[in-house]
Amino acid sequence: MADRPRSRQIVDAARELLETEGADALTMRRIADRLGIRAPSLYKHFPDKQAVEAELIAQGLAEMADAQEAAVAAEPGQPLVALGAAYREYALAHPHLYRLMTAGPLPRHLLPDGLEARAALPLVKAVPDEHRARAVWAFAHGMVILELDGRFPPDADLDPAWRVGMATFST
Amino acid sequence: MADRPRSRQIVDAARELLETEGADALTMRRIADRLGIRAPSLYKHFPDKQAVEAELIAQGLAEMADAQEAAVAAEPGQPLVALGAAYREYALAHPHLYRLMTAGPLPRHLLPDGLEARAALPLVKAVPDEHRARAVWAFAHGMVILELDGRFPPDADLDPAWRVGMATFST
DNA sequence: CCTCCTTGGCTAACGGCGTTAGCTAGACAG
DNA sequence: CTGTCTAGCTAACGCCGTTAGCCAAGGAGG
Repeated sequence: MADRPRSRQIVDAARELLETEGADALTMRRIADRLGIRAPSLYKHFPDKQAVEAELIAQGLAEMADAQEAAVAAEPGQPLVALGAAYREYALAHPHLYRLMTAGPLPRHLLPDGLEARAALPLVKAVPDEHRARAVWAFAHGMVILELDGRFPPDADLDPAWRVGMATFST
Repeated sequence: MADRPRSRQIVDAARELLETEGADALTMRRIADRLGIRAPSLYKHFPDKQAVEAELIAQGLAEMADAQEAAVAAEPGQPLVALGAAYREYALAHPHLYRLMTAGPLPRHLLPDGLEARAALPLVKAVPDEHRARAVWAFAHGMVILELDGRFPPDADLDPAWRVGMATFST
């Protein structure tokens, strides 16, 4: 079901809407509009909206995994710093998708097997201790989501905060 | 408007709904039901739903500030550890309110002046360097929100991750 | 005492949401 | 030619936040 051509078009339309107009625009009716059809017709291809969102989340996780793998490959000396920079860069480039990927519980049963693990792998390899790896992940996610949500003071320069955090965890 | 008795009842009903049934239950109609009135009547007391939510956010921030201040007062030797524990404890005790407080942009224009600063003050005092303070905040928020959203493996013991993170930032 | 205005309810309704039921035109297989 | 499946459609349901407009009760001023 998920890789039939029409289904791909639906996911593409959904992604375009999400990335350009944000989560509020990600509506079954708006998706259908983009394809010149009516909202109920979407249910011939996906059981519900959550299934469409799950495809977007899967795309995001895969792209995030790619970015992380590329980052460690490019800078093997400082894997943590490279990972952090790549993580932040992807999130800022796709803020709405990043929020969709990370806000609320993951619909794990709708995601390809092993995808979540693949996205986590670069960090797990760079930080073998699992507790430390979780701490680093929490730091990176916290930095990104607070930045995306405008929680830091508007004039705050976040580069030093990233540097301090990454340096702290690197020792 | 915000401290008239009827307005207080509305906010109390909203909080009860949010804490016991989650964000989906926080509905103008459900709030009104609790008070035995109809939803449109709520608009005689608040201009819109966001204003009610802002009151809840203000409550949460104030309570969080109280908890943090009490934590450093009780354990002045290890302020960071005390702050982290109090932060996590409050978030886990009020998961839906914590999400409301921290998800998406803050409606700053609807919050009492200085409240946001007061909530941040204990951490700022414990960690004088602003960049480091932001990094610690990001870590704590990341840990909490990932835990609330079930993003860590279900059997993960998060105490060690907190310890590692807090110890790392304490040095 | 009567009148007027404010307060805080009400019903009806609008446009949006996700979703379901039920219909149908067309393609394609036997 | 007939039957079946695909993928569209309209109509509708029950939610949502919100607005318009009406009205009863009560207090203030003459």
